[in-house]
Amino acid sequence: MSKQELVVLGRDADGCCPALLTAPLDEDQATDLARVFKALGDPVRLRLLSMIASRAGGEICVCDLTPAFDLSQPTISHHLKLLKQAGLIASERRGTWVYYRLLPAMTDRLAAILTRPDGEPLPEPARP
Amino acid sequence: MSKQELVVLGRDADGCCPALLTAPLDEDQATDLARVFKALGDPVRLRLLSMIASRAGGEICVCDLTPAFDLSQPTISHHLKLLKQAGLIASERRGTWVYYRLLPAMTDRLAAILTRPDGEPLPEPARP
DNA sequence: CGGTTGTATGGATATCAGTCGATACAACCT
DNA sequence: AGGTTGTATCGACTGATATCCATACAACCG
Repeated sequence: MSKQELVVLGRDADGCCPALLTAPLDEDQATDLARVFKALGDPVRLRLLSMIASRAGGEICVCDLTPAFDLSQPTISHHLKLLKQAGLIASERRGTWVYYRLLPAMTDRLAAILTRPDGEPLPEPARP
Repeated sequence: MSKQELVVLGRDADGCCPALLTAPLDEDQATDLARVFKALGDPVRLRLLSMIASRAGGEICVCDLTPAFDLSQPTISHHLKLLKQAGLIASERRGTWVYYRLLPAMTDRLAAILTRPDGEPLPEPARP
């Protein structure tokens, strides 16, 4: 184990963000990024994230998440842990309850990574 | 099995795109989206996608991809197939060689899904 | 036509990931 | 303190996934 909880997708040598669509990703960047996308690669976690992010007030109690699924409470807890380890959400205990909230920095980063540079000369499909 | 190759992430009832961050995703949307994110959830596939997308001219020969990894040719072929099934890339055979290119529609869609609506009242992190 | 090279598919295997029940931990409430 | 409720962790099972080798398929070249 011994994973840090929040994978801050490292800025690269030049101090900028990994560039997925414009330059080949190096192995380390790919490994970090894959961890986050993997966390998004499950329908339950996507729905959890969606419920958390769309919640007015910015946070939601686990007690409101768990009954929304046909899954056991430990399973939901496990998925929340993975989202948290991916740096997508954070949690805070208040009394008996635990509240989760979105960490927009990570989704912003992903959105940026998936956005092509404006007016890039991307695929003119080139039918010969 | 019997999956169509290109998962066109369905526009929902109101004719708009799934909204991850602003409204709870329904199960079907979550399943489709998860398929795509899962394809991105592997370092090798991320690097492949990155190499394909960043290639000047918009396409790249498999013969240029395979030697860039310390993996067998069938393994690379397998990963390319998954990216293709996710709707992220397309391929075209020209003579002996097969060329892959990015399908920007899918990455655009993902970027949109991960982008929060402008000026949304999202989490003021609230450090207590 | 047969040989050569590039790419995909099939089968086998080892590892990983999702799920559950049981249980531990945390905070409240008598 | 003891009971109750909410959440997390543990261990086990099972199905999915990454990888390889062997082989099939495709297109070129003699």
